[in-house]
Amino acid sequence: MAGDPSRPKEVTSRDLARALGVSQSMISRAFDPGGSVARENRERILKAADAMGYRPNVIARSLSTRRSGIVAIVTGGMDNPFYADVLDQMAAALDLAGYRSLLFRVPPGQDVDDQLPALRQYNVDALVVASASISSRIAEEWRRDDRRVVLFNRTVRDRSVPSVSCDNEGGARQVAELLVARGHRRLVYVAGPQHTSTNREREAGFLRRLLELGCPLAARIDTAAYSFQEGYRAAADAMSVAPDAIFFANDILALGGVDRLRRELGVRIPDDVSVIGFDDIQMAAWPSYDLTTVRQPVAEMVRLAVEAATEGMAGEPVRQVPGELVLRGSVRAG
Amino acid sequence: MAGDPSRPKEVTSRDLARALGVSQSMISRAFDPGGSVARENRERILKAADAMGYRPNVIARSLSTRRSGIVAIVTGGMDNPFYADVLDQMAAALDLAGYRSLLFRVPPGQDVDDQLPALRQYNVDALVVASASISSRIAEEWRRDDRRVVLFNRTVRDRSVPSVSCDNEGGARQVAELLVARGHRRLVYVAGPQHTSTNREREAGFLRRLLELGCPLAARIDTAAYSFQEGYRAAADAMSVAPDAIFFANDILALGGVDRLRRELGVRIPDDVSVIGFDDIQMAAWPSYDLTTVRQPVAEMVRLAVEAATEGMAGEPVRQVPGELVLRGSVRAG
DNA sequence: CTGAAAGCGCTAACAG
DNA sequence: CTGTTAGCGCTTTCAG
Repeated sequence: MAGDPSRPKEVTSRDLARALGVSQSMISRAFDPGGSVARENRERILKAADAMGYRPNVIARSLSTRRSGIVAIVTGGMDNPFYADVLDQMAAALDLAGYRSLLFRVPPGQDVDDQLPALRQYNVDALVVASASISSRIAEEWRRDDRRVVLFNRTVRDRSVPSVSCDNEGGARQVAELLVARGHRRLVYVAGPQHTSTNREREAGFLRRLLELGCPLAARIDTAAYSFQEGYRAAADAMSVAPDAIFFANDILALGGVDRLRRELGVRIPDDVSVIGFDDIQMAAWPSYDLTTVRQPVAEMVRLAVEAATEGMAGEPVRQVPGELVLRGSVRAG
Repeated sequence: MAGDPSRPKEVTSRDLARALGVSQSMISRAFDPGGSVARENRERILKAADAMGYRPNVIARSLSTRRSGIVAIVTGGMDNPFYADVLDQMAAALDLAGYRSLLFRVPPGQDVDDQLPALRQYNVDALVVASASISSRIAEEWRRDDRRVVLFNRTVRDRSVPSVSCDNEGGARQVAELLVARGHRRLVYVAGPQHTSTNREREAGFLRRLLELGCPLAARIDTAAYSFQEGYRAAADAMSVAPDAIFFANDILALGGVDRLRRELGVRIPDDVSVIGFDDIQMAAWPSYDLTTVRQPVAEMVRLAVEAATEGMAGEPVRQVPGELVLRGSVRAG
């Protein structure tokens, strides 16, 4: 025998059926929006359910339907405030769509693939991969099993894997234009980690547009992570080529850079050097930084991702939304 | 008939049993650490399971055991970076303990109580309530159902509800001592929202110690939320009494305050006014702020909370860990 | 539109 | 230690 009889008994569909003198399957159908049940019977059932405190047991349902109403959000950690914000909004949006969010945290550097089978067991309906990598083989496997997979803010070569991200390349091009228009000529790019698609795209956009404008890059600095510390570290290297502007691959790098420049290197921003970031996290707007940046329209991106995760995506699976240049005080007037 | 035959069939315990010529229940027992199965049989089963790709189905297990291996983390949103950090560490710790984390986000201001029944359905094993309020009635109900409930960083009058938090009162007392020792005499307290236990405790500790030291508070400013904006707003009010030190109820308030003081009010920190916060979030250490604060030992707190959520808490259910004063540049040398 | 019946995959008495 | 036998609570054919 299963279950623990000492625990308070929940009302089951069978109890309800008995109380109403109908079959148990009718109860089930009454809770299925498309189930064929006489209108009056459905009403009677729903009313009685409410009165008796009956709620369909999602676990039992999940066992037979192989769905769970749960979406797993796969993330690599919340060190970057951008992802805290994304997670927050994503959870809210999923909740609104009637889904629960399972947080699946992948230790930095580790691959998701090995751990995904563990999730399969939970009959998770969809996967939103927000800050980690997943092979298109695994993605395909999930989709064959009729479970949606959406990449958030990252893309993969295989364009059949649905993804929603910001137009990183376009955003970076705008940065190049702004800096050149404001008269900067010695530009430095502080890159994010090489293996991230965000960095690849931002770097490509920035460099290409710069080339088109006939203004070659003065230097390119590498970093090992999107972090304040790495930005702080990179800033000193960046200064070695006497730049008049630095574009950091994202905001958290830029903030670290700004602090190093101002506090330690005696550089005035924007008088000596202009600085630009990418993301528009909360802190970029803080008066101490007042950072010019490219805003990722998180709300819109989350909306699209949730839609793709819960209803499937119509049309082109690879979705990009434009970023918006936010002008603040860290770039000189020109 | 249930299930969708078009989907790839998973290997079940029955398949495995048949393949091995043993009973299905033996398979089940083989996966139960305490199940009585001959050593050699267990080995044979585990090996075959591995080979055939069998994994016990957690949903089916959950249906009969009424447990799920899932812990729900209830939070009110990630606006305060402190909670992003907590969430991150909590998810990591739960993962290590073999649990999954369900993120349950309660819209600010809303009560958890009404939405909790929805969670019951998922056979969630425990609740960690991190930034929201829960009535002790509901908490008691869950515990009667043998599901653990832990309050994180908040306490409730009823001391039977397990909680782990920082010694807010003690931390605030240290702040009072430091400020007075460094010669400050016109002190202002910028309070957090009245309804939070963190504010109540920090305020009480600060005020009491100040009284003991014979240095009354010059003013107390109210805020509506633990946010940068509210700190920014409150800073101006605080200055109206010409203070020589301001203690903000937490870091994010303090950071907002610092920016207002410096950028708009022309106040030099710490020359004109000393500033102290509470939490020690990442940003407090950023050179632009260099904020003196009381560090909450998040890792330790998370460890205790996870322990309480997964194994139950031994001894006193209300647990407090001491905070550590972190001296930085925002307080004058004395 | 309705009811009967057969599962979904696993756990847990119970007897041997 | 092992197999048999009931469930856990719901969904879904299939007849009527």
